[in-house]
Amino acid sequence: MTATALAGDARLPLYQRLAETLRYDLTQGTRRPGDRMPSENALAAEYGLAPGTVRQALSALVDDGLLERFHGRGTFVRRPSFDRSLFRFFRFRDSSGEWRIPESRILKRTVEPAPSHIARQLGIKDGEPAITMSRLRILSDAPVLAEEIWLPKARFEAFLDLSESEIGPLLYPVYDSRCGQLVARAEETLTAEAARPEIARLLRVDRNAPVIVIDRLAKGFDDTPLEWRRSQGRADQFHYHTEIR
Amino acid sequence: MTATALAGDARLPLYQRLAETLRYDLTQGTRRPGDRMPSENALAAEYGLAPGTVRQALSALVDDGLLERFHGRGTFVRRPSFDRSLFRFFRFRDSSGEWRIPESRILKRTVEPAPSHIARQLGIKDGEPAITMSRLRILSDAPVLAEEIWLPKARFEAFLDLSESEIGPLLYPVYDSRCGQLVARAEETLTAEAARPEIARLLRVDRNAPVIVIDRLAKGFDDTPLEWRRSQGRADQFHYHTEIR
DNA sequence: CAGTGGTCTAGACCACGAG
DNA sequence: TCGTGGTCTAGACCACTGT
Repeated sequence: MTATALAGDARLPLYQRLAETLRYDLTQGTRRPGDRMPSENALAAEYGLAPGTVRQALSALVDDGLLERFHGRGTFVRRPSFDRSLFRFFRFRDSSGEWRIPESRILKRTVEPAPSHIARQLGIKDGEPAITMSRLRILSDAPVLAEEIWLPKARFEAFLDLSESEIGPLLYPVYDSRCGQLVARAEETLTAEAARPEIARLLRVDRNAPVIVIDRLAKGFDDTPLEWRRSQGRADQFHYHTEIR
Repeated sequence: MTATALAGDARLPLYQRLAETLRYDLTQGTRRPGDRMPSENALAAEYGLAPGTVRQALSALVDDGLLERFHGRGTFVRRPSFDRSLFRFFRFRDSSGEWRIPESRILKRTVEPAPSHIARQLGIKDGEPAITMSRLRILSDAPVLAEEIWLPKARFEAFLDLSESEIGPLLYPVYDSRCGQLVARAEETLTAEAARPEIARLLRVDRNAPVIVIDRLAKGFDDTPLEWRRSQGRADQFHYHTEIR
């Protein structure tokens, strides 16, 4: 109907161009997690497209995990949740069998020049100051994970002012509320190795016992690397399951 | 237009009922991998539906991995491929860096009563006869995987008659051509443990070195369990990578 | 070229959620 | 009851593939 003010290559399908336009709003802060999107009809009118075309664009973003649809309520910007993290394959339950978030004991929190392999991951210069932290995650008095965490100091200055009691077991809400850094997604890498002496002591396993090592790089909506962490847990507590075809 | 002869609950959407009808054809042998499906228009005419509705049904099956669409050519029954297997995260390349299928050396091939944990997986009775096989997978003279395989004897009688030279590194084509058993999908479970003495010897690693253990249960189109296997490889060769949000 | 799937339209009607 | 997304129709036209 009206002239469509859609970004992107005019040779691409309209639904793709609309999807890209909306995706841009999501990766910039224009629309935030939890926001409701305009209705399909409203978007159709705004961009001069048929409702079906708008629907196709929204479906693409839903498939991509950026939006969430609720029949009768609307379409919403999805809050990232890390339900798909590899950690869900650790058999870390309560003694009663319930899933619980392990408590956290901070063993160390300092500022250090970033070693080169960390700096590369965080997209900062070799040796630039970084906040590093060691934590032990504990469930029913049993140590379950040993974590080493690195943050670029420039973005997380405020994190240093927090007292330990202000830092709960979940860090991402703290990054958001205290440092204005919102984690949108992450990449995880899994391997296994023989427990080094310090890790063995922390996890209370034999030296050289097999441990699962999960490295995670967390990123913001604009793809900026925000946090790198390495977590290690007992291999005998870990069973990853998947279906293939 | 015409009376639709669609299976399923009449309260469900038409596209779902069509999808279920077609899925049934696929899980039974009516349509086999590689077959071309009737065109969208042909299906629409056959079932008295609008083309868009048929398209929606096919899309569901494509998303499900049962069909494959090719623009201008048609829609085809997908051949299962195990590209998504966890084994792709082993750094098993040739010395030149190319991906190659490891050779296979069969160490043992016998018939034994199925131990209960295997029988449970294969859906046969505890102690029922099963074919079991040990293989060592080798790449450029280096052992990379140790495998233990179990098959229900009733379905795989013909497998016993084969000479070792007739069994290549890839078993599933042999199961199909020689035993009429077509693998459609599989479930894999991954964990890590310390190498037991025999595995350490086969893989030429230290005793108690960490090894990745992948258990796979392969199933037919009708969901019958066909093969159980446990594969073990060096943990230092394994790096699983995934993205989450 | 004919036949396939891919995009897009402009509606209708239904099912669900919230006020 | 109203507004939302979900299903469905009956086309038109485009883009790709094979002959």
